[in-house]
This record gives sequence, structure tokens and C-alpha cells, in this order.
Amino acid sequence: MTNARGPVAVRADARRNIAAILEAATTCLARDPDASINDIAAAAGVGRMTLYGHFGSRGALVSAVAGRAIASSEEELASVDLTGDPVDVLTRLLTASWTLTHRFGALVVAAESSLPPDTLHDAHQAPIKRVRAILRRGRREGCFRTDLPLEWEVTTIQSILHGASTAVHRGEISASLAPALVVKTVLGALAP
Amino acid sequence: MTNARGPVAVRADARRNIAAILEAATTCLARDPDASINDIAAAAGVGRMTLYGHFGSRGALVSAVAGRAIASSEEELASVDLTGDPVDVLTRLLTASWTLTHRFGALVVAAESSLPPDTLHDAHQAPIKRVRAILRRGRREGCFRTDLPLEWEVTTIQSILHGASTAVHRGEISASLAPALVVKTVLGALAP
DNA sequence: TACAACTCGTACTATCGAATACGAGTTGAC
DNA sequence: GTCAACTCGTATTCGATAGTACGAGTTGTA
Repeated sequence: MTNARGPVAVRADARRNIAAILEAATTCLARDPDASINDIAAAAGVGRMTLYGHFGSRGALVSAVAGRAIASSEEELASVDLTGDPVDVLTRLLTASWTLTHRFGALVVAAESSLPPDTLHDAHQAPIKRVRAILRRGRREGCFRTDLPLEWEVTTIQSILHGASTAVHRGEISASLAPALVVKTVLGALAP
Repeated sequence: MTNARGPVAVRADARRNIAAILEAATTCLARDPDASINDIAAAAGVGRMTLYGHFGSRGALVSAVAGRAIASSEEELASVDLTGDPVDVLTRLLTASWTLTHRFGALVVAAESSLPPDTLHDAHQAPIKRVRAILRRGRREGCFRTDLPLEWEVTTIQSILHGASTAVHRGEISASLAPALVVKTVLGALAP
């Protein structure tokens, strides 16, 4: 990307294609972690060779997509207000998590075989830490039940989020209704 | 399988191998719906060609395994007492469902591409019908909340069962503890 | 307008898993 | 003990997908 006059800017159409590829790869991989390069290129509206021009391999593409997802998740979750009534905090956290779960879905699975395990593990634990923390505080303040292992409760929350996402994909419930259902259900399951 | 003297019995070693293959295929496919014929044959302790000798194709094997699973599930669930306090009934139903979910896990996914959609759909709806029925009765009798769509509650139950199964597979919780956790969590989520 | 950056089709290699063909060796049942 | 039933290795075909090579055509940008 350099010539005699110095570094050359990335052409606008290339930038557009890269964005389209990342976007298409995100939705394709979130739906099916085994989606083929062919499918992704087609979904992005570019030729397969164009995709390979920007991402040398499947792994490179998956890493890029996962990196974006991780960054965007972190940003989203960092903006959640963690102070105040634990029930309200958990509600906010669940609503934000719902969006992320539904948007990125099975992407984690795709990333498992392309990203360094540590990176992925850390990225996956970061949002969970917040949930764990508010659960603990809520228990201390008497808002949540204490007769179940905390780790199990975290697993349950993830299961419900994931179930809601696939239910929406199957058209069983509307995407706009989902977050409220998740919140009501989880709060019911955690009530003392 | 016939000769001049009439039908010939299946040889004992063949019967043993068929049983081993079905068993191995069940556990392999429940863990990974994309398990290869090679893996399954190895897990069964037979050569790949022996497997093909008994099951003409991957589809035939998956169908056989799924058929067994469906029959065994039906039998198990049919033995559940559906009378009495809805909370007790749901507890029994969840305990039985847990066993099945954990044993057959991702088998449904493997069957999706091999079994006629109708068969699979019916087999999957049969256990759900029982849950739906007891949820409805429990609502009428005031045991369960009524502010969530019934279909969503069914989805939630499936999600929790599935989540518990994978958690056990990952070693996060013990298999003996799981059913109690599932029951407590689901009852909490459905409480009025 | 000139040129590098970019697009993208075609064709090729490599790998993997399913499935078939062949055939030699083993073994259970009568 | 005989023989069909059965086991199972090797080789091969087939289809899907990742990735490479080449090159002709297009287009953004200076």
C-alpha cells in the first residue's frame, strides 16, 4: 500500500466492500457458524476473490468479525448503569445482553476454531462478570434467591437469552417482544 | 437372509455389533450432530465397512438412532403420572425430560437432515404437548403465572434443559444435581 | 487521463467425509 | 466341519469447501 509518493489511501470502493463483507460475515456466522466463504461473499454482494483479497483466509475473516463483535459488546455493556436497585440493574443488563446475543448469536462458536482460546475466553467472561457481580449484590440486599448456585444462575440466564434468540429467528416471537419476556422470566426465576 | 432351508437368523456377533453401533452413534451424535461415520465406527469398536454393512448410509443410521430415541422418549414420558397438583406433575415431567434431553442432546439436530421433517416435528411436539397441557391446567388452578405467552414458557423450559445438559457436559455441574436445579429454576420462573 | 488499486471469473490443488467396489480372512450356526 | 454370514482393510469415486494462481477488465484518484 505504498508507492514513490508515500502511503496510498485505501480506495473508497474497497472500504465499502470490506464493510459489506464484515457485515455479511457477522450475520451469516451468527446464524450458522459453519457458513462457507462462498455464502458470505454472496451475502456481501462481492465475488469470492474480492473477499480473499481483503481477508487472506477464513480464520482472518472470523477473527476480524469476532474482534469487532467483542469491541462492540464491551462498548455496549460498559455504558450500562450498574448502580441502584439490583433488579433495575439486572433489567438493564439483560436488555443490553439480549441485543448482543441476538446480533452475534453463534459467532462465538465460529470464533472458537480461529481465535486464540484465551482471547475468546476473556471476551466471553467479561459480560458474565457484570452479571455475576449484580447477582451477588442483589443476594446481599435480599432481592434475589440464594438457594441456587450462582454459576447455575448465570448459565440459566445465558440459556434463556440464547433460546429467545433462536425463537426470534424461527419467527416464534417478535424481536421487539423478546427483551421484555427475557427480563420477566429471568426475574421470576431469580426471585427469592 | 434366506437360503434353501428358509430364513437364516442374524448371527449373534452381528447383532452385538449392531447394538454397539447404535449405542455409539447415539452418544456421538448427541454430543456432536456432525460426528463422522468414521468416529462412530471407531467408538463402536468396529470397522467402517462393518458399519456400512448394517446401515447403508449415514441417513439410515441417523434414522435408526433417532427412531430409537423417539420410541424410548415416548415410553419414558408416557409413564409419567399427569394427575394431581400441577406443580408436582411439572416436577415429574421436568425430571423425566431432563434425562431425555441429557441423553439425546443434539441428536435432534443430526436428525433434521436425515428424517422426514414431519416425523421429526411430530416426535418433538409429543413431549411438548404434555408440558403445554400441564401449564394450562396449572394456570387455571392458580399455580402458575399467566402474564407470559405459553409458547414462550415452553421455549424457556427447553432452553433451561438444554443449558443444563451442556453445563453437565462441560463439567460445570454434576449430573446428579442437574434435575433439581432445573426444577427449582423453572418453578421459580413460572411462579405467579 | 494515466495508473495503481481493485474486482472477479476461471481453473487448479488440496483436504475431508460419504459412499462404493473388491476381496481376503474370520467365525457363528447348523 | 462346512458354508454362508460376517468383518474389515485398501483403493477409488464423488461432492463440498478452503485456498492459490493467473489474468483480463474496471474504476477511483491524483
